[in-house]
Amino acid sequence: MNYESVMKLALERAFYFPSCEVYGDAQAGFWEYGPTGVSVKNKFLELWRRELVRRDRMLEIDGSQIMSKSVFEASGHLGNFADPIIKCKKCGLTFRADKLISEIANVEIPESADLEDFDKMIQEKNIVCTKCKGEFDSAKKFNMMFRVGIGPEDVEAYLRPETCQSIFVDFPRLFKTMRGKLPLGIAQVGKSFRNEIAPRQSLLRLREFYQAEIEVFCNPGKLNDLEKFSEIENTTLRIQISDDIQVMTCKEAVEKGVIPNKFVAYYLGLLTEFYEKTGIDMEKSRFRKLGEKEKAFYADVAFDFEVNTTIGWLELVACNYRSDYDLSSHAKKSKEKFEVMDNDEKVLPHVFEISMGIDRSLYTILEHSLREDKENERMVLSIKPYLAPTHVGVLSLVKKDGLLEKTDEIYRLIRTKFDSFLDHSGAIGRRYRRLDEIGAPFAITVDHQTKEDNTVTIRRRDDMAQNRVNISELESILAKETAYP
RNA sequence: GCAGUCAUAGUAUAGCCUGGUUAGUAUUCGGGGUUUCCAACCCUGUGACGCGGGUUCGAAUCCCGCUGACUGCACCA
Repeated sequence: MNYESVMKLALERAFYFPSCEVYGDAQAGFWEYGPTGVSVKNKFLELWRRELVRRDRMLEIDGSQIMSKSVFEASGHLGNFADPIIKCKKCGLTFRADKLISEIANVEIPESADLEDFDKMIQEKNIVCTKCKGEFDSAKKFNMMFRVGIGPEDVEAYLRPETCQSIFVDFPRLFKTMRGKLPLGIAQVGKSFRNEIAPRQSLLRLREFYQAEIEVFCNPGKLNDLEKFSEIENTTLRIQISDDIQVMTCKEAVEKGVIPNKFVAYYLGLLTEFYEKTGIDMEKSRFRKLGEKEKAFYADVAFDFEVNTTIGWLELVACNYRSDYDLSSHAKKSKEKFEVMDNDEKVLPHVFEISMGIDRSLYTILEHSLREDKENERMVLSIKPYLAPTHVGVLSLVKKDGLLEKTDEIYRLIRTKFDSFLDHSGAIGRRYRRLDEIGAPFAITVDHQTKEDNTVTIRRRDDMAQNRVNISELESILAKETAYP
């Protein structure tokens, strides 16, 4: 299905919609999840916890969204994350100062230079606006981080631009108190904030967005010494290095040198197994190895997990080998010790990061799951039952003859165990269609026969087939059918 | 941030050019009836001109500003 149809579904069925929409000054890049969206998000995260966090015995934390200035001085975000910009006094057009100077005067000034250096060069070389020949105002820093002022003194702090910094700064305590052993994964789900210049396409480029990040701390000397590699060595990966996508197992990828070591391959394998279970069409996915220029400023080796959608390839996960960039920066700035013991060896761990964009993942799941069933004139969200916002609809065929009461009784029986939706009103076909659209995999219908033999029909969303079961079997059937894989 | 296009019920749209009755239609949604296993039908009801200003006797309609959406460019640690 395409972006337009997903958007329509999202608005009509409250998966997600614009934030503050009743006010005229609502800003771009902020979206809310409605009840259906929240339900899918929660289930997606539960799957993530099962397939990554618990499977690999990672530790999950929940850190602050507002973090002190020092954190971002150490992380490099205050330097690298800010672009020097100049604005034309006459027409208001804004330029990247370093890029414009390099283009016009052919002088390279590093983007982290003092602002005066840019002003000086612009005066010296007499650089004017390329559009209207107007003069430039003095250079300013545009930082992608949202600054906040703490307390009456307005102390400088920032909304985190990525969740992982709390993982790094919490690492020493967690390693000690949780009896840590390398390799150790620490995970976190939460919001991050980036003041994007041009937010766009609803959930795909947000100013406030969810990340599920995992940082795996490891001994850099033991990247091929990983017993659990055998668990995923036969999992197939789709890897794009230059132009074409190559399909190979994790084992082959390491042997051929496509992936530098077993450690990285292991986590790409886990990630593949996870996404397969979300129902995303993996034939449309790839791990793209990033070139030198594309990589983040902290990354040694980087693979992006991307999925093809109707609006192009979307980056869902960034996998970066960050080496000891973060821990050594925080150690230096904070003067705390970040080295740990790995058996008899004292090491400053290296970090491999799996940084997942949740909002984009949810969009992709919706796009890949939504289909139009022309034969039966319906839109069906064929989402995996364990991710469905509603597991089961509970319907009365008719309201009279005591069927309504009987239906309510069944609803009460299962409502705390499954996400259930009770519906008595209108034609039965319409109620089935409504459930199809929000992806409810099952519908239970109470009819006249129910009163005679205590059986109901269960209708399946995908093929519309129905079979009759006893009410006493309902719970075990639904539990089995909606269970996580 | 730049350029172009656009903004009317939950959703999709008509009306705007050429200002003037109660803003039309489809669908959705609520209540009632009838039928009952796949969007049937009948009755009934709720629901909209993005925000702010200007022109005018009068603005959904014309003008200006803002905000947002879409597309392209730039950006995307």
